[in-house]
Amino acid sequence: METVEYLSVYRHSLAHILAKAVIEIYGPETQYAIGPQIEDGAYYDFLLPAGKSISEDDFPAIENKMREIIKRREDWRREEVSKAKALEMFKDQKFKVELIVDLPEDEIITVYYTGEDYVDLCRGPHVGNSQELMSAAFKIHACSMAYWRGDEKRDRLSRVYFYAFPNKDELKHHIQMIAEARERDHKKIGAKQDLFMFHETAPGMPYWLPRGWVMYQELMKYSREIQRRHGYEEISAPLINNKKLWLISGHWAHYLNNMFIVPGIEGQVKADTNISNVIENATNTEEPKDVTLAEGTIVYNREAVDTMAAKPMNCPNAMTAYKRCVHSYRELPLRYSEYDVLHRKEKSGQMNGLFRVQEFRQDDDHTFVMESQIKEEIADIITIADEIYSTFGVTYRAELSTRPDDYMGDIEVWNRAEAGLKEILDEKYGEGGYEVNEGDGAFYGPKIDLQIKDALGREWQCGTIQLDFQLPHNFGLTYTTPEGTEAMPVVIHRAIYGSLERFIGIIIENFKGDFPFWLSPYQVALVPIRDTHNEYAKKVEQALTEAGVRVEADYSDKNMRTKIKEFKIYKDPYILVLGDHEAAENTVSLNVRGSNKQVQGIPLDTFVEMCKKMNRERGLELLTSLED
RNA sequence: GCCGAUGUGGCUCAAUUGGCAGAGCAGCUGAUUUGUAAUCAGCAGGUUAUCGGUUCGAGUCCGAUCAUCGGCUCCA
Repeated sequence: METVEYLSVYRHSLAHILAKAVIEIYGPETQYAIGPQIEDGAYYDFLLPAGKSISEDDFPAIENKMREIIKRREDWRREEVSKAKALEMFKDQKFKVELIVDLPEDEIITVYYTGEDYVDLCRGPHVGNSQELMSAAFKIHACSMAYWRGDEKRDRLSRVYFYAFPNKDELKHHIQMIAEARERDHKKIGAKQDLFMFHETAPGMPYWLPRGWVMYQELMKYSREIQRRHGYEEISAPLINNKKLWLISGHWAHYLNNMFIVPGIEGQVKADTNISNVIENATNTEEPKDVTLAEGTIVYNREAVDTMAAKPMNCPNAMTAYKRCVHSYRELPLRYSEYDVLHRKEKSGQMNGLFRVQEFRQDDDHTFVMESQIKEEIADIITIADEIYSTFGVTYRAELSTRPDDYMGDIEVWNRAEAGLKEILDEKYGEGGYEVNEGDGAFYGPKIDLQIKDALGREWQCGTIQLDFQLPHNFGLTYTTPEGTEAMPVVIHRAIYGSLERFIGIIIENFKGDFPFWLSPYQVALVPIRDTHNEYAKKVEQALTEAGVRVEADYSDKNMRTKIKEFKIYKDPYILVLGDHEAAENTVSLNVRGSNKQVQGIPLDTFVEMCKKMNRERGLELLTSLED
């Protein structure tokens, strides 16, 4: 505990040193904002003087300046000041002024001097003298842009990140860990194991290659099995719909910038035409310009009645399917699951391998329930989530987002729904075992998000459970109550994997490409030692294939060492070496992934049973005998 | 979209201050018939992401575009 606090004190102090260094290098006009510590160090946000920027090449100079400042062995002086005094002290620092203004009138404000020429608004605590930082190991490792207070309409700041540890060894160790995590990058493993690829003609839209597509389908198969047990029915709906649908759902008004539009053809230009005040992209920042349309140019109009749009979400079509006929309360909950392809246009710079794509599938579902059924239904969904996540050995964090200011619908319904959700979450994770983001819900209903970490510790939203009071209203959905009156169902949107793409990215990193047997693209690889063993290998291949095992074999005249090496790259769980002994005794010898020892002489029948067992149970471990 | 960075055969990487684009692996052909992570030889493969500029000369310098990566914001 003590070391943690110590670490926190000097990471925080180093952030001040960083700010002082940046100001000395970039000039006193530099505006310094905030510099909190983070998991492996700290960062500080700056608004640099006009025309100046920080790039990687500048890191050494800043680090050197920091060391130089530390060597001055300056005293750190804490001072308590009034709000008025603080405002006067920081009158040239607009971010500090804003922070001070937001503080309560009677708050005791503390400032810290580092030497007499640098002072920062800060609660502390800090070191007493810079000398205490001499043994600290730190390294500036990144610089990026950040918005002041996370608001994209406000100032764009330069954020400088550094790692900081008590000594060189720990810093070195940390840098090594980061390097190792980068080796787990799903983009690297995906290329190495031939799972998926991208092409510049379709940014953010994965090509699934044979090996990766097997995994994709296994995930869907697993999801379908579970959902069938829980009373889900699967539908499939159009990928593009006329804009009429998106007008009803509200997407045309609220989501258009994220949609791929398939416009109707308005007509052709009859002669060269000049048009002024044209905005080509739907960004608010772009200046209108003059354009010349050549004769024959085909003109599209996104407002035309025949304009279509690729679906970014499945919900509107699920509503449409529900609406086709009248429904009785006896049918509810009615669960329509769907795995259709979705398209969402992202701002450039947003894409990231499989984690953030423009084309993907969700293990999506829309469940129509009576209000009284919400709690039980959500509990069932969380049960499914637990079952699925535990199969992959991943842990997750739950987050509840509640009613925002611009909510729609009946506040009583909101309150009851939120109370119900909290009750379930308390039961499931214990009080405080989940995070609550007050006011962060969608305008149409509260939601629960399930977050999973990647190799670098970044969290990604995978599972999501959202209540929706709005879409049923927009689409005029009803069911007939026991009393014979009409009532409106509540819709629960939910996904457990989230997107199949993102989830596969996550598990590639979590498994480092060593997938459990049931999920492996090829589960068994066959290496006949000489061509005289090909015949026996084919018999083994047939036995395994008939048992539903995915087998690949190398019948070429390469030597066995080469064959083994090539299968090792693909991380096949078992490589079977087949030679005279095996053929004579009707056995197989296993080269088990992740283990150097060979398992010799397993009867072929036994091995087939082992494979069937692993496929049936979807276990995480590779068996080396039937007794395991 | 914004800040910073990257882009050389399928892959991993070379190419002095601007001076003839190279290698290993993979591929193909042939030889080798091998008991647990690289058998030997030969052949082929690039308009250096794209477009434009500076220059006698550009992979290298400048500009734009595209794609990708680390962040911010947003999200599955």
